[in-house]
Amino acid sequence: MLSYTEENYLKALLKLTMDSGYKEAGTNGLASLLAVKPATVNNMLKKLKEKSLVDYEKYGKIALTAKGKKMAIDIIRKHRLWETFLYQKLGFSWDEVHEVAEQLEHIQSDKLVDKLDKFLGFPEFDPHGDPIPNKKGEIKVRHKKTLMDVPAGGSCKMVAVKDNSSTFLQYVVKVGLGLNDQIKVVAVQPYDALVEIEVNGIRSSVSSKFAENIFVV
Amino acid sequence: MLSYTEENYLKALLKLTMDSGYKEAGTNGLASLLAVKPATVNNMLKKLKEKSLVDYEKYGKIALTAKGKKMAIDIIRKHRLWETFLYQKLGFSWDEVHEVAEQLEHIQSDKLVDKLDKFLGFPEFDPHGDPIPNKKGEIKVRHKKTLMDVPAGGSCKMVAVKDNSSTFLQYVVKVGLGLNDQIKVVAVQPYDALVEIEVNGIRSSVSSKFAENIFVV
DNA sequence: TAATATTGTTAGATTAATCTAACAAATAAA
DNA sequence: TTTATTTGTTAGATTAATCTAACAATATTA
Repeated sequence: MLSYTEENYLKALLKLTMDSGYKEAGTNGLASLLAVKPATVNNMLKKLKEKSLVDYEKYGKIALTAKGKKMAIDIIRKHRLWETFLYQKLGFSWDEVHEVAEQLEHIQSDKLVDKLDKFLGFPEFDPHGDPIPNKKGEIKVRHKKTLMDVPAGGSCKMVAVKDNSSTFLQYVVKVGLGLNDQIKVVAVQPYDALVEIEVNGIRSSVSSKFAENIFVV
Repeated sequence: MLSYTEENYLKALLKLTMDSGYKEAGTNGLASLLAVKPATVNNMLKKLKEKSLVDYEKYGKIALTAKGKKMAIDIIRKHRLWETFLYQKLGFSWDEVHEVAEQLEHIQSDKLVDKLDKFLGFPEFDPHGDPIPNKKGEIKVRHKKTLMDVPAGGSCKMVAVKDNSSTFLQYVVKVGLGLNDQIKVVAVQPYDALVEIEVNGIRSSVSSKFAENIFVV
């Protein structure tokens, strides 16, 4: 059985390799993501290698093994199921679920995960629009396109967010945006890449940094 | 914020002082309850004393401070709410809930506890018949009487169990007993204290050890 | 390519929670 | 009241996860 800490390393590694636009996982990137020092990561990597959860040679690339990846996906699955539970059943808000799910994802009980999944009606996406891996570890890959990729005059639908921090999510709400909202891109300023959008008849301007964190179709 | 381990010490201390028939908490008793060595307990006790969670002098009695007790009760509250959730909402069986709740009780989020409480309809008792402390830490004290205290010919209702181990609970189910069942005490063997009971028309004999772990009114 | 900057690694220290082994105090038994 | 037993304590070691500081390898840039 893995420790809470080991699980977090696997999850971070998955995030860095699979997920977002990050190219490759390095000790530094991993360290900053986990808020520890590179030396600590190095140390842990050796342990995870011992357990055949990561492939890794000195000064080489770091990657999850099949076994490590399956375990990481399992944690993501739990995280997203719990987020869905908190949001749908307990009435937590969008920006509050992540933090609590960070704790709940480490609860060890296969039966619990299965029963929770069933209780929630086998949801496919979490409250942030991210896909929930199924029991076998299969993930529906989606949304590669962000609001940044929509040309002026274009229209799109928001399906997920990239950044799950409560700071960002609260900002999203403030702008009047929510999951599955229709967005019209009115204009894009060539000078500073400010994106002018219209949602539910309301216009606002958002930065390119903001636009990059909104997934659309 | 307390560590997972520290929380378990507080909980064990509460169990030993309040709960069951144990007289007083000692390093040995605490050690066997927590499955660690007395030396370890001693060590931890010093730390908890530093944090003003326990009162304790060398070779003297060990007791929770008001602060420590409040925290321990809070953990019990979470434990029993989660047990209720697992049983009522997810369909876990009687004997499965304890183990998972042991993990869930350590999740830190006041909001979560409140919302869970509300979601469950502010339950007063958990699936084993134990009272769920309210937010202020107040506990409905009940059931001091066990099946052992009912004289031959008498009748009673089972309201809780003392032993929460799955071994015992599975045995209870096998005997045909459940919470709120009416029990008739047919006879008590003077020789070996075997108790002959009748539940829902079915007769069985149980040991005094068994009978002592069934709370009745 | 040589100099500089970035990234990764090692060695050694620290803290929390645990252990074993030796010892001390309190309690029970003879 | 001695002796024996149980219970509690201390000292020193161990393991996991972390740190800092020094160093080594790789990558960037001039």
